[in-house]
Amino acid sequence: MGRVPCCEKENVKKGQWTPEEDNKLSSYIAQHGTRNWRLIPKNAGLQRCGKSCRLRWTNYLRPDLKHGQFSDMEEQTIVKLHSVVGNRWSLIAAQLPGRTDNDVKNHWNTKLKKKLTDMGIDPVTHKPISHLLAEIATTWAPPQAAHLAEAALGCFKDEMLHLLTKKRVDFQLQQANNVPPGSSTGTYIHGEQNEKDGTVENIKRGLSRAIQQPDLISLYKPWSSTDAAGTSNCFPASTSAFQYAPLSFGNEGDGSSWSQGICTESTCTAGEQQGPLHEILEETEEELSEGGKEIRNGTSIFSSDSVLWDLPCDDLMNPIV
DNA sequence: AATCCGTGCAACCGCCATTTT
DNA sequence: AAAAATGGCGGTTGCACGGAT
Repeated sequence: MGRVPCCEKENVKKGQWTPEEDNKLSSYIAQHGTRNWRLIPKNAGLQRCGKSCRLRWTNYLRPDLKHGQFSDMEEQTIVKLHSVVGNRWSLIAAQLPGRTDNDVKNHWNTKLKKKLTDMGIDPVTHKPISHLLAEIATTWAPPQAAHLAEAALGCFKDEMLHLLTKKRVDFQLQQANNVPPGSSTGTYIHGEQNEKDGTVENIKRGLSRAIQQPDLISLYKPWSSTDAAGTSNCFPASTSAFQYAPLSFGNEGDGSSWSQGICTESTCTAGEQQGPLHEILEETEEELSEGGKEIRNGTSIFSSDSVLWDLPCDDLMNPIV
């Protein structure tokens, strides 16, 4: 047989915690510690589930927590680590003293994701959205590419339209605009369209055109060069195509250091170029290996068995869903 | 003044690995 | 060894609040 239940489900209170409950929990933990969450609510006189008490304590009541705004430095750290470890919030939070995984997760979902998207960077892959579209064009055969592109455009439509209407994209493929809609691919239906729809159509036409002209495509895949060893690098150290990277997408008027190099250094550079990401991760490696912290599958990503920095760039990026 | 809408955040839910009986 | 609870984690929800209409 197993153990006794953690709490009586019927008598458990849910919802917002009152100051009195907070006081009871805090004072009990101050005296007895957090050894057994099952007993804490009972002994502290709380009609709460032990799990609820644990969450309240770890996410809000703990005295070492910061409750203020996230600093630029903290935001940069989150973005950089997220580009490597993805949504492992506890791992990221462990590098931000006083912040909880819930804090980091909320901040990411409410602020940072939007911030990156506004900069033209896909918050999942940390690649420029424009690169993703080109990647679709180079990776998939035209029918699938067209569908994927449409899906991608669906995901980022609002942001794309915002960017495209605010700042003209220097598509060489805009030449394709001279081609009457639908005539080159026969795929897209046209008709009465407002300005936004026209923009989308232009993107679609450009993409279809790119698919049909492999020479052009290579221009739009600057992040995946392959070195002599066959290792795929995100960006060559210098390339004319690099200007296609989101330098032109940066937040206008946003002079904060945050907006600089989010993609160009941190998330799109690896291999030969060791940018700030590697510095911060080297520090992280030490801390994590000292603390013996492990990720969920039980394997420390920073352990000597798995040398993160030796991974090719594509392995550093979160895979495209 | 009332309503709507977007944002931020606390809390809950469900899953999984580990621990305990 | 098996069953069940615990603890930890990420995803999601719901509410409070403030600004816009």
